Amino acid sequence: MTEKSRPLRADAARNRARVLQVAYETFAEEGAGVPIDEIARRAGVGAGTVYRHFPTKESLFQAIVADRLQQVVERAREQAAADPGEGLYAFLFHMAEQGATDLGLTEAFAGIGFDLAAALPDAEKEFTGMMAEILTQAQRAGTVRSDLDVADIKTLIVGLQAMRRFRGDSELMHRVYPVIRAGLAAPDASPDGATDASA
Amino acid sequence: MTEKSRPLRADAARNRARVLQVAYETFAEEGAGVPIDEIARRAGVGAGTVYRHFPTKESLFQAIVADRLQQVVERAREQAAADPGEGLYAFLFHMAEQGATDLGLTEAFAGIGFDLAAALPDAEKEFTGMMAEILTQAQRAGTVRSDLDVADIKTLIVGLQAMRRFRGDSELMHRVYPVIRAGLAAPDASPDGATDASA
DNA sequence: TCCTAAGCGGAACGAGCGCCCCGATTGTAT
DNA sequence: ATACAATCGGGGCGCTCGTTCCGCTTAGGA
Repeated sequence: MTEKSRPLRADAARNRARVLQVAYETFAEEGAGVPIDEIARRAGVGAGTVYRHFPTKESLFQAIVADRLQQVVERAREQAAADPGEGLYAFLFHMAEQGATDLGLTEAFAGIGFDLAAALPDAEKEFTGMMAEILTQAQRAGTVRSDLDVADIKTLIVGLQAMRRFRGDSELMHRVYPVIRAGLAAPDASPDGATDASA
Repeated sequence: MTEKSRPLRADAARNRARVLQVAYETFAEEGAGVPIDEIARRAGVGAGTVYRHFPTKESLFQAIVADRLQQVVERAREQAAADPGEGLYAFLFHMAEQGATDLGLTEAFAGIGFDLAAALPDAEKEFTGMMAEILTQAQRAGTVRSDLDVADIKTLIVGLQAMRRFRGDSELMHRVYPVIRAGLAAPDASPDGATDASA
């Protein structure tokens, strides 16, 4: 984004990269609630150093979320290109697995203490756009029912991540994924009440 | 549980009931993170009064969760008795709707900062037992696929609550419920890979 | 090698919150 | 009505955490 007006001193650049890497790992493990002091300690720097490179804790978190979203978008586009019918499912279950390994991303995506669209509008738009593409492809291929839109898929991702986090053992999620998949592959709601949910 | 060795003074009993009621509403709105001072203010008492009736914030939260679980269990048993085939679905979507109105219960159930089985073992056992009953009934009635157990249903509830919380508008969840329902009603995994999820 | 400014670390500040303490208040038995 | 004990309220303690400050260190050009 912002081109550095002057190159960072070598040690400063090293520290910045180290903080970013450690912060990514720490946010993934502990979520956004982790203290800055903890990140500084793990990175072997003082808290002041973290704050010189990132003005607030929030901005550090944003930098990491933006990077992770970019990775996810690229991966999903590749997989959808290789197999349009399976692309959405691959993406969905990959996002679900993130629930186990990346709490920070999961929180950001679920909007827990973080407004993705407000904080990173560009990243959010690209993410949403990518989802629209692979959803359309899957629907065109006939592998996903056609009465769902991008917002529904986002909702399902939030749910899948919560489930995956709740179930520590990934083995056990293979009992739940087929249920979701069967639901998504089912034909659109028919006139009888069979697929209507009246609580 | 503990019989009062001596009856509470009239004003004390009134305050206790008031705190319990207000705490329930507040935990539902804001979750377990809400400060005790906030509950005390809303109840029109001092923080000291809250702590005389409940030794810790945690114990107050537990009392409320236990009560809510009891209500949910009763409701679910009634609905399952009225219609065994629909009982599980009614329960599932009712729990999902709790995601919108009762953040405290949702957090407790998802295990966010709260170990349900450790804190309220009896309530947890009765809850799990009830779920086993209505799941078995639904499977016997043929409305739910037979390759799922209670742990899978718990997982789905956590996911549904997260989805419902993510989607502020209940209207929109009626686009997602049918998907889950279709997945649960689907036949057991067949030999072909159609319902297998390979990420 | 020397000088200067960029960079560093960690003490310290202020705000938020769980929980405790104690003088003031008030219900209730007599 | 009186006295006593139960109860009340809210200020305060101790701790956590985000952020700032500033004296010390050191990279790197001359």
